[in-house]
Amino acid sequence: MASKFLALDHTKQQQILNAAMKEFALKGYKAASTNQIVETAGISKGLLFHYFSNKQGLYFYLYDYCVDVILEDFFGQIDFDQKDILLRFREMFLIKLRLMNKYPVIFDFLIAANVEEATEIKDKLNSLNQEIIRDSYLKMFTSVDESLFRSDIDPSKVLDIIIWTIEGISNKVQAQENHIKAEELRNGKTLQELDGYLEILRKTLYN
Amino acid sequence: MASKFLALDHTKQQQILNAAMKEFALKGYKAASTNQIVETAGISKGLLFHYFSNKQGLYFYLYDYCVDVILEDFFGQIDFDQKDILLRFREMFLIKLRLMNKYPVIFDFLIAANVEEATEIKDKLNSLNQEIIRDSYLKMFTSVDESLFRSDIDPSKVLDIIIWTIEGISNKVQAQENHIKAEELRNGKTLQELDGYLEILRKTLYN
DNA sequence: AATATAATTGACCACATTGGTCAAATGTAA
DNA sequence: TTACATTTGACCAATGTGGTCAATTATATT
Repeated sequence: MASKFLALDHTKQQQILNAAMKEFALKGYKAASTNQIVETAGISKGLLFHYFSNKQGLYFYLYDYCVDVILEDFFGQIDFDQKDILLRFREMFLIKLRLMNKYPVIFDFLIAANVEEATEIKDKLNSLNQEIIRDSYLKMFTSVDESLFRSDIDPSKVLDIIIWTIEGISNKVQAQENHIKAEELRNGKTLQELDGYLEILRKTLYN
Repeated sequence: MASKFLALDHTKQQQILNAAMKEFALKGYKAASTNQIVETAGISKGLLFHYFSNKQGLYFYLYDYCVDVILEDFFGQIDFDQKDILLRFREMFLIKLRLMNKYPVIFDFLIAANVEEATEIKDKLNSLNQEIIRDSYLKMFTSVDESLFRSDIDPSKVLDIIIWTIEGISNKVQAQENHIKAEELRNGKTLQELDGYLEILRKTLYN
């Protein structure tokens, strides 16, 4: 379907993908305008529909593309030999921040896709999404050493509390500054803050 | 501005408000159709614009209305003499579930408003929202007894972890079942699950 | 009953925008 | 010169928009 598109040279592909991602992220599926996309991308209307069958085809192509890029980069960096989930999470937290820096547009698009309401695509999108979430969570938790946890509490609940705390920190950090610069991250407050919480979790939930 | 509207009898007011809330929640501000609203509400187009200056006026009237209803009901039920934040949170969690049951449409509308992207209203909406969030959080935490916490960890971080865990439980519960029936709540698994997590938090974060 | 006032209607408008098409122009390679 | 692929953008029918306003209906006042 998009074989013609793949034959295009890389930068032009990126122009088109970026323009489309931005537009969809900004306005949502329904209100996103293909006219605006071609204008931003610097191509003609006809060309867009030469590459993609229609608006929906374009959207799902984008979705697959974004998921692929992010997941591959993300899981490619994770060290699954790290059995201590707090340390692994620390790593994943940093990787995520770096990825948000590397692919801001993709993240904007995926976030918007997650709250997409357009009837024409909602169902397909949701089922795709649930599958991805489920698979990803499973991957992230493979071979975690639960024997490190306190023995007097339910390990699955411990995991949940850790997850939610990390998510909370993520949101807090994102709210503070829209896009953390790579440098700030390297030697920054963010890391100290994260470690403050992790220390508490370790002190209270580990044995 | 909406003084004429307030003179209307209560049920008709509710018809209109409900119709509008549903439409905005479903389609977002931009794509929401005033035609659809009047049709659902069972009134004529002219009448809607007799009561509200324009689409935007209607939207912000709705927003204020929803916030008022929820916050008043919510904070009206909270016992601020309860200084133990875990117990107070337990109470608030249950109140929230009950409110979601009582005002499903309002919740849908407010959730949608929270991710609203329409350029015409986004800024005003965000600033309104931030203010409300800030004030509400402040209220929820008034006169909490932090001396109950373990003395070897930062109390503000303890609070954060508790908040995020409760939020996590909320989301988990909502994902499980779209709308928990009041009965299920009264004697249900939900409560047991909540208490399971609270017990852990108490065991690990309190002294 | 007659009048005045308020509530309510819905046909109508100008307009913006949409996703998608297609004949033609342009570029490329043999 | 031919053949093929890439790219254009004017064009379209369709849909739907927020909002208006003269007219109708209901209600209250005299």
